[in-house]
Amino acid sequence: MTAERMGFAVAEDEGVILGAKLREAREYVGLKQEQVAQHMELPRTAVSEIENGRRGVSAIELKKLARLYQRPVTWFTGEEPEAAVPADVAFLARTASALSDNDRQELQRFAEFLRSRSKVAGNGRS
Amino acid sequence: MTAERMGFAVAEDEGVILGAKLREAREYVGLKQEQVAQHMELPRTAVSEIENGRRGVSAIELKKLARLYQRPVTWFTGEEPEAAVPADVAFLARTASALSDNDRQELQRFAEFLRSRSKVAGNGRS
DNA sequence: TAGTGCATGTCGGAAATTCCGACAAGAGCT
DNA sequence: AGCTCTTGTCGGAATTTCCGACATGCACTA
Repeated sequence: MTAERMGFAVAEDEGVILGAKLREAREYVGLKQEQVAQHMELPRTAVSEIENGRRGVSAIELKKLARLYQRPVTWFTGEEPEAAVPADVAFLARTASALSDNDRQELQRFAEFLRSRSKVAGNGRS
Repeated sequence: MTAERMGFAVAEDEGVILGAKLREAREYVGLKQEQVAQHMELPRTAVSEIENGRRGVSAIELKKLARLYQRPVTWFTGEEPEAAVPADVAFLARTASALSDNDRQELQRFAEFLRSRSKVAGNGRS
């Protein structure tokens, strides 16, 4: 869960929030960590660590937990209606999806050209 | 991604299916693995491995990818309306969620009572 | 056809995460 | 106090992920 990779804390460790929601949902349906662990075929300590944000949750695990807790997956992820995606990528994505395959390739190349131009020389990883 | 832990193959590696959906969504918006990798702050090879089901996807990563690809998270998870959970757990969960807090506590205690009664002395697990 | 560029797949060892039993803390009950 | 149950935490083994280097495949073009 490195938690160091996210430069300056995305908001508050997302994992902690997710874990808290998972705990809330579990307690609401009145299940014990041990029962959940058994259902998920995980060690109980993993459930504890997940709920405290010390262990990540895979997408598949979340799906399974959502069913067990009888909540839509989005209750845990917080379905964001639209994007707060870095402008360049959002633009490229939206625009590209509306074009033909050829035009998309074209635009794609051009966007890359612009991007490489505006960045410092360096190498990978802007 | 052990894939061995799931005794007899859940249906077909769920990760493969999820990876395929992620690839489809990515290609639809016309992004390259490299761009996704950059946006996600991941090595590009990770994106490749994810789409081929050789690497898992964390819940948080999925949420982020869903935004990037402009799809609801459930498009990838396939929101299942209800569960096929072990009878005892399903019953407890469904029943409990329909009751008031007090009644739920009550039921919980009673369920535990029944369980402890039907178990062999020790403290085992059903 | 050979050659070039680009997107994606794969390998291998280092780094990070997860597993899982053992032990501990805290609450509730007798 | 003592007992039981639930959850938290520690530590080393097992597994997964990272990430560069290299391989493959396709499209284009001379």
